[in-house]
This record gives sequence, C-alpha cells and structure tokens, in this order.
Amino acid sequence: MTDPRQTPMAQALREAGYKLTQPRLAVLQVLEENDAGLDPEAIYDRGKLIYPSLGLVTVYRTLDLLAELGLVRRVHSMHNCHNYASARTDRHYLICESCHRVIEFPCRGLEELMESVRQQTGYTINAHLLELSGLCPECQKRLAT
Amino acid sequence: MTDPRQTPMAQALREAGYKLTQPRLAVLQVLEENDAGLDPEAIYDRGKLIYPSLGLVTVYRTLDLLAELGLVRRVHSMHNCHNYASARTDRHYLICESCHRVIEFPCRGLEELMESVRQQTGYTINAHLLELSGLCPECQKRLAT
DNA sequence: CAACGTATTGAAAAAATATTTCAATACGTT
DNA sequence: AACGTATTGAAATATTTTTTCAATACGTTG
Repeated sequence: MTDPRQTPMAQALREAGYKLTQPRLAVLQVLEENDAGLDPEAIYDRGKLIYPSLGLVTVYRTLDLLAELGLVRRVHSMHNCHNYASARTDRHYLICESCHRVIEFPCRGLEELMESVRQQTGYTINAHLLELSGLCPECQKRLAT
Repeated sequence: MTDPRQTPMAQALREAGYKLTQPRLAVLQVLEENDAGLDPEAIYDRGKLIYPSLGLVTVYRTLDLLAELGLVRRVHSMHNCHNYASARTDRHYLICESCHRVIEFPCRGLEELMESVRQQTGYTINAHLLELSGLCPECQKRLAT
C-alpha cells in the first residue's frame, strides 16, 4: 500500500526532472509488481488495468526513459530478449528453459574473474550480465514423470 | 581454404539430416568468418557476396536451424540483442559500450558460483551466458582526448 | 550418371514489433 | 486558479520477422 509516487523509481524519475504522470506511474507499478520477465506488450496490458487509457507508445517511451536512467534493464534469454525488469547496474538471472520463468540470484565471486579479463584484454569493465539457464525445481519434477 | 562442407557446423548439419545447400553454406561461412556480432541483415548482406541469390528468409531459417542444434547463439547486449555468433554451450562476451565491438574471452571460475546457486535455488544449471561491458582500449584512448 | 522424390529455396504477402508525427492534454510551477 | 511546457494517445510509418507457395536444388537410388 505504498504511495506509488514514493517508490525509488518514481523518486529517481522526479529527481531527473521528469514528470510523474499517471501513465508513467502505471508502468512503474507494473514493473514493481512483476520483478522480471514482462515484455512491452504485457506491460501495456497490465498497465491498462491500472490506467485504462494508457497507450503502447507510452510504454515504449517510459521503458526507454527508465533504461536511460539505468532503472530498468532488458532481461535476455534464448527465447526472448524483450523482457524488462527493474534493474541495478549488474544483474544475474536464472531462467527456466521449460517454463521460462526468470528469477534473480545473489552473485558473488565475479570480481576476480573480471579483474583477470581486465588485465588480459585491456578493456575497462563497467557492468556485467550473467544469465544462467536450466530447469526450475517444479519443471524438474514435472518432466521427471 | 578449408572445404566449407567439412567445417564442424556443416558436419553437424549433415549429421542431423539436413541438406548442405549453397545458401546454407554461405550463411555458415559468414558466421565462421565473423566470430560474433552480426545480425540477420548483416549476415544476409555478406552472404550475398558468396551466393548472390541468397534470400533473407533463408538467413532467418538457417539461423533458427543452427540455434535449434545449438550451433549458434544470440549475443545479447544493452543495445542489441539480434546478433548471432557461432556458439558453444557456454559463452562469454566482452562488449565495448562505445564502438559495440564484441570479443570473446576465456572464462574460468564460474563453477563455484554456479554450484552455490544450484544449492540455494534448487535449479539445475545447463548453460550460462556472461556478458561484460566496458570500453575497449581503442575507445578508451579515443575518449580520453 | 541420369532421373526421381522431397527438403529447401526466394519472392511476395502478412504479421508482429517499434518509431515518428502531431494536435490535445495533464503536470507542476507560479 | 491559470499558465507554459513536457507528455500523451492515435494514426501513420518504418522495421523486423514469419508464413505461404510454386519453383528449384539436393542427395539418393537405380
């Protein structure tokens, strides 16, 4: 029951000088209620339940805006690369190959690896995306029968 | 100067029961000559230099086919998620945020991390995609001026 | 090595996805 | 409460991908 205008994403938008319009708040709410795995069309459908006159164009525009501010990020997978999730700089996803559910997991232990890549290639490294895919426990059971 | 019909990808296609047609061989050759980072349109353009009557549809179809056989895989990045590269199961990409060049790097040290995720989530893990982004040495220089 | 049956092809059409344009509207400031 | 401007949705446009289908090339068989 938190005020939609007080969420971190809403705050960040306001601080960046953008208006907190109803369409934008609807998109934000959808993103917050569904941590990962919605594509623009799905966000649009759910957003319309919150703000019925929402337009698909605005969903695209809002996602672009949020992506530019680093608040949202695409979740990629073999099957789909148009899903968005509320995002920090670095992301770690675990994707079920059967039901395509996406969850996040804590990620530790990449620092060393990145340091060695840095040394070997001369690249600076600003962000990373680690995506693991396999089967979730439910699908393992379901497919075991 | 290797026989295009003897490359590992061509062999795998043949073994899976598919015909080694000229259009397919052209697509394979393009993929082999450009290790990462071409989208279907770019593959089409280059493929036509090899086999001029190549159709874009065939590029899509061949990529689907190769992806299904696990021979090719999309390279995802913040800006683009339609690039294909010849692929093993596990991939590690390093992407320059400025020139969008994609290189691969050897990846060691993920095993531990994956084992801990496996234990914490109950997921099985079959594949991984690790994408690092930053600036390549050239762009670092260029932007430093 | 010629002829055959079928998988594969390219072009065109259709579908899906994304972007641009623009007049009308809602935001937040004053 | 009224104003100026950023933002909106609809329509038009552009881009990307998939489907359909008759024509063709593959690789097998005789």
